[in-house]
Amino acid sequence: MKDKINIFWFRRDLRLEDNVGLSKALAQDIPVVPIFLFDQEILSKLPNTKDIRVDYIHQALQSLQGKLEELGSSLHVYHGNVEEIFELLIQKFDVQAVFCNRDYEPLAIARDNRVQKWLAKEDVTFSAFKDQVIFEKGEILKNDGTPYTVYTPYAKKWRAALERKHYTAAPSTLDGYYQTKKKSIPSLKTLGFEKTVLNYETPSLTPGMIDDYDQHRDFPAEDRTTRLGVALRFGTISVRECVKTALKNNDTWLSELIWREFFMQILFHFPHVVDTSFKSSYDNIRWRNNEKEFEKWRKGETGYPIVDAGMRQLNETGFMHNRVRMVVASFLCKHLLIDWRWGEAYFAEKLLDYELSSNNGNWQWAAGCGCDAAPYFRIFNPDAQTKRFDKDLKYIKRWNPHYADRLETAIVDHKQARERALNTYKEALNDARS
DNA sequence: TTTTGAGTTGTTCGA
DNA sequence: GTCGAACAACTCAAA
Repeated sequence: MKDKINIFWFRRDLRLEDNVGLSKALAQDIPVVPIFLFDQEILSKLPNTKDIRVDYIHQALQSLQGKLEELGSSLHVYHGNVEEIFELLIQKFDVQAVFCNRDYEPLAIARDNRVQKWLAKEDVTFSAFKDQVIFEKGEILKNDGTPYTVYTPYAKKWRAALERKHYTAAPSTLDGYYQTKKKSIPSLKTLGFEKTVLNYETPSLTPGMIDDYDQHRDFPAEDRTTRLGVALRFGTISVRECVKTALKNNDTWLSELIWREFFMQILFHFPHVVDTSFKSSYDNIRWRNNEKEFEKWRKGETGYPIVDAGMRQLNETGFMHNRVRMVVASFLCKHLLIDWRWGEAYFAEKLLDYELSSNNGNWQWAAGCGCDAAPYFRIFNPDAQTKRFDKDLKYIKRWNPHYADRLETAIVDHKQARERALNTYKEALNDARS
């Protein structure tokens, strides 16, 4: 006789507290088996066997496992093909329903549609809930019912909607879990990966952390951005908790959380942005795409100290300060005239906090081809940015101590590169018009 | 339908 | 050193 159970499928919501889908599952009268699946289809696409994100997830799962063990339950972690794993679960248990939280990326939507259909054949219901955002796809729309493509009016509507909405954290229930002894989690090695430099501490909101966010966030040496991107990416923190704190303590940080949802809904409504410009006229830009220069950019050998420091921080740690991300992105697209997709792909490979919607939206912003993007003539001057935001060269010296040796061999001259970018963009837009 | 105002993060130039 | 305008024109959102 198989045990009658419901499944909660963890994906990018790796926490027991304030988790909408999980709390819905636990509110049923059927014991909940929490699962996590390492989808081989996704893992096999990762370029390196040392991957900080896989390591992060792996460590977050161990933390979850500890908490579930205290509740007399266990996380069930599987590795392989998604449908085959569900088949296995159905053989083992009398599965009634699968609960999870909605994911809005194109590939995740396709996967969930596939799984839902497959489960339906087995008479298993599939219920997905809104958890990772305050407002999703169709909730913030223009008065004519179409999606926003400009941030400011979107943010205005978002804020107005928040005032009307009385939301609370999802209840954290301690019982309702399927009782069993602890199951083991496949090792990184089994998954085909190696341990990385990542030292897992789940980033959290600490008292006072965002009080002066707007005063400090632009100075990379201070390192006073929240670094919560990774926690929001994998759901080790709840966005509702973040918004609550932002409302109370810092409006600028709230607007950053709104940017996150803005780009998520852009990706949902305009999935073509994944590989083409939001504004199609910018697809006419004749990128130079010089491989050697791209390599120098990646390695942090452009001769522009702030750019090189940023790339070195990224390469060594999987993180780059936000202000510097803008500088290196502008430099790649405008100074080197290298396709923004190349830069986007490199960030996607390296960033621990990589989020498709934000990465894509912000790269298109830097290249000038995105929705509500920087005008193309806005070309960051790396030296001016240094004077404004790293006056004492503290950040530069931290990540690029030998910067002075390379000043003579800068990859391009700023003034010339600026002129070249202006002309190239102008041509592309003229071509688009005629 | 038409009109109006506005649009993340900047830089350069000349007064 | 400081300040405002130019950079370019277009599209979006809302009245």
